[in-house]
Amino acid sequence: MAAVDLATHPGHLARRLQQAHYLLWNTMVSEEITSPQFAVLNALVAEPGLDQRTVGERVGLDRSTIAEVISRLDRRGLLHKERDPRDGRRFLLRLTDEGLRTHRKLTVRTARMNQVFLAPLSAEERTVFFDLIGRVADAAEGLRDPAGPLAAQG
Amino acid sequence: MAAVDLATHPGHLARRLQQAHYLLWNTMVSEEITSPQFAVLNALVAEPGLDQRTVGERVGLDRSTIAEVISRLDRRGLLHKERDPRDGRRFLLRLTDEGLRTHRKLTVRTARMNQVFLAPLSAEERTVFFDLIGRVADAAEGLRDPAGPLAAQG
DNA sequence: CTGAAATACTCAGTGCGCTGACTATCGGTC
DNA sequence: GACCGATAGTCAGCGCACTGAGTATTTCAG
Repeated sequence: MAAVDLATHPGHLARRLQQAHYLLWNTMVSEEITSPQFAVLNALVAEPGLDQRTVGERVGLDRSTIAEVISRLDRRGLLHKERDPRDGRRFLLRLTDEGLRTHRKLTVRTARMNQVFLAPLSAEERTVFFDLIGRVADAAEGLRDPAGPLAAQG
Repeated sequence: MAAVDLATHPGHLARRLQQAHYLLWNTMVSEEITSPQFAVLNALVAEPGLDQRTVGERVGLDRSTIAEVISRLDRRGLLHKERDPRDGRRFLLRLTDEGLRTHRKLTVRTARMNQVFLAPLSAEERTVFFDLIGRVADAAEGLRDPAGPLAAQG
């Protein structure tokens, strides 16, 4: 009976939340374009001509993952990559017309899905929900690398 | 400028939260055993002899995913599968001594990690955090299948 | 007792997400 | 102007997570 209650484990809650969202997205928004792919489209609507690394930074994905997501969007013809003439290492990314149309369409559906997803919460609770999750995520993202935390063993 | 603010998109927040947790887990808890794997160990500490499907239900994983997680734990010698003599379709799962030891060790580290992860929140805020996320996840998990939601297109 | 539905599990395919090792380019120093 | 470190991107490998299709076993209707 040394078992623990997972309902007080933020990691487990986060995973369940993300999973539930994934399923709802699939039924209410798109079976083709995923939520991370939409995040990338959105970043490029806000700032056309970003390079891969910076897009990854904006949406919170590492270099490998962002490369795969972008290559899928590229294959679907939603964006195109172009070598930066001023820095041969970079690719500059821009949405195609099709990419812009897709973003517009999904923006509408996403708003609708969020209403359903957040239905259990009152307006005030939603604000708190965003605030609390945002603070925890921000803090944890700022925790990267500092001197081997596995040090304090037990 | 039709771009959207992802900080008010629960799916995006959930993904960031989960990612940040994943990284912290890796540094503070274990590089070998993942958070979902720990959830499975925990479920089997609470209820030894469960079958795969039920474990999946307890921790919120589908049949395919739970099968992979369990086969990894099996390969590591943390649990063993045994055909249910009363129902040849099922495998009954039990932790090995090694599995029990691992669960005990990780329970301690996980508690420590959760303190760090939740550090930005006060005690009251943590309660609210668990409550809000739990309610949204519960509700969304209860939304499965009901008559094709993609129907209401826009 | 036999055939059909239900159930537990497996397998192939796709996508997200990370690390570590590698290549190519750039930028600065000597 | 040649090296050296930093940076952008690729690739292989592992793990989580889902769907859809397929196998084996059980259960229930007749």
